[in-house]
Amino acid sequence: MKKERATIHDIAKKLNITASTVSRALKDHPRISTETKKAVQKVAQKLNYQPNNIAAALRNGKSNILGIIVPWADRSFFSSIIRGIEEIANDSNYNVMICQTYEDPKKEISSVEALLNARVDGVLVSYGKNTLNFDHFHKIKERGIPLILFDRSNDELEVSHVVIDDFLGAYKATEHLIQQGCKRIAHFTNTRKISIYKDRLRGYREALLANNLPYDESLVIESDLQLEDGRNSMQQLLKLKERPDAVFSASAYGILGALQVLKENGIKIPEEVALVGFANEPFTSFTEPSLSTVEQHSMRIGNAAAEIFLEEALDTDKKFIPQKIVLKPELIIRQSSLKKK
Amino acid sequence: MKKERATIHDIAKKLNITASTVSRALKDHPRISTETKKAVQKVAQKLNYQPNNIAAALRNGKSNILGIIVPWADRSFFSSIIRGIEEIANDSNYNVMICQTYEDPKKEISSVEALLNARVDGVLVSYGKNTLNFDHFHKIKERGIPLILFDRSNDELEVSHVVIDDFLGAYKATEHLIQQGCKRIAHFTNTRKISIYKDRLRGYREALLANNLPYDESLVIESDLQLEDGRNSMQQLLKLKERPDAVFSASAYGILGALQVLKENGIKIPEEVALVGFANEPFTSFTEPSLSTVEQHSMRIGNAAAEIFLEEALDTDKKFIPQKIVLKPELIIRQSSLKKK
DNA sequence: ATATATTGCGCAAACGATTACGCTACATCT
DNA sequence: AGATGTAGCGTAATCGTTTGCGCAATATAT
Repeated sequence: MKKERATIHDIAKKLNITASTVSRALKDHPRISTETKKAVQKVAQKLNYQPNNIAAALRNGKSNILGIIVPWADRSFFSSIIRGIEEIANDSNYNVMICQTYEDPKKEISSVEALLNARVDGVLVSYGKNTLNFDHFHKIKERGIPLILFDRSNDELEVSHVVIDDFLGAYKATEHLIQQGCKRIAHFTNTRKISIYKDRLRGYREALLANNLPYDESLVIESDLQLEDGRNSMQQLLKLKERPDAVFSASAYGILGALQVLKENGIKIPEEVALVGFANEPFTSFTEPSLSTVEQHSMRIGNAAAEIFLEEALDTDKKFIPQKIVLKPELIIRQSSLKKK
Repeated sequence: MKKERATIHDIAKKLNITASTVSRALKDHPRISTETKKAVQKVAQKLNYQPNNIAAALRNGKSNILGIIVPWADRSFFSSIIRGIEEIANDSNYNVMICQTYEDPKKEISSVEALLNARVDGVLVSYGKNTLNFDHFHKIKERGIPLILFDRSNDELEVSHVVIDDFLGAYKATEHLIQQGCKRIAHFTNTRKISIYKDRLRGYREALLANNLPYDESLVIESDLQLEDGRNSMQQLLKLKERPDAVFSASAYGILGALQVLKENGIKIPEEVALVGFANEPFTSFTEPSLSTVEQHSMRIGNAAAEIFLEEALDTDKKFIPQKIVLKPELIIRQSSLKKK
């Protein structure tokens, strides 16, 4: 149990040189002789030297830690993004610190606080549905710390972001349903009008209009898009005089609720009602029938966000112009929307 | 864009006192007068003072960061544990740093390295299935940093751990199947003989013997317990002359694979083959029929692990005796194992 | 009134790594 | 030979907080 960890001073003492030389030797400074470097490395090895990043962080003013804030880490969508961020960040010697907000604005504020306290070098955020006030994010910007949004974004904050083309995803999904012969396509959207849901609604609507189908407001159901909401929305739809023959949900759990209710009522999927969801959560392929969905390529979102961060971090003179990256989603067609001809 | 963040020296200057007084005032030191404290807080507020945790960490030798290493953060089991840890840790002013290993020993080693570099004050780990060498964990202990294992554990490392009673969970599950009238109960276990799977196998076996049922090795299938493995194992079972009438899988994905194969073959669940899995992943309740499963109360595991950490962290003189906490699992009975009488 | 406590704060040295600046010794150039 | 260059390393300040020690001034005890 050696409690004393070796420092560069310990190494220096052994070699009768100073700590500054050791520091330079370890960083492969050109003005240090090869012999000294080798000697230093040897002693460092022997003493089991582990650089104290905290000391370096204090001196350098950077911690080499990247903060990530997501509503949930257990949604495959977000955990893939995190993985995508880590892939890139680790290569550049950054570690990540993940905060979950559980869609709670208070937790989001305290997460920002925590990351700021930890002196992270950048913050990558997908903010919660219930976040209406952005002061805490402005705080990050004021501190001069790169802030990058992904998935959830808005224009008030003038920062870089990475989103997918929600409009296109929704358009493709709706178009697909139309091609399958559906005429009355319902849509589950979120009550909170954050851009991703607005865009999906737009995509849905445009696809209808482009195919000469009416946009019927009674078929557009607003909710929080969780499982229970999906169930309620579907039940509401079943009460209509004219039932829909398809549902396109802006979330994965919403469409799952619809699926459950339809099955409970003995309604055939996709023959009577076809279903398409958004976000390729693992369970969507396990259901019976499996659910068609809009795949968002979340890993790539993470990659892109991390890359933007690295660029902004290098750009010391803050001439950085916010980048808006839009990735293309992909429609995965499974049983819930594929009618045999 | 104020780039200069205020320090305690800035506050001190404004008030014509010294930084040490400011430091003490902010920490509510008893030897500082109430007026001074108020004045300090007022100025701190005005200057938007944010303590530099890194400097404090350097001085104190502790970072107030807790490291967590899990194979996956997107398994509901692990993300709940993380949430449980956060609950407790945040209250004591700790932040968490999460590393995912994806069951890759190399990634596990580098994660330990990363956390050690970040000078975390403790490490809570569920190590990977493929981890055979524990040198990296010994390194943590050598550094005098509290190390606590959860879920996956072993006895070589003499550290505290929090596990569930896998034996009991398996015993209950098997007993339940027997009560449903099943006579030939198969079991999916992991190739790697880490303790959780060994204990589940033991629980399965003991339950059989206690009920005068034979332990038949041909019904025990080893695999990696992923979805594909579950499918293969089930197919293998279907080829037997005498088919099993139930499957108890040591994993959630394994039983899902079994379910898929059974349905593809038109075999009725639970009438012809009843199913019970382990780990209450969300999807288990969405399948058709819904899957009975052993709930592990993962949030509590996280709570317990964090609490142990806090105790160990307080115990400066290292007299700490490793705690072994064993939580009781709960059997959730759903459609896949409930035969109507 | 003298002795002892207590209150309120300052001084200065840490924590460990980094880096601008400077100094020596030797090499190279003219 | 003198001037200039450069390789190789040391000095000391710095990042912002914390804290043991100490010193006055006031309060309390004898």
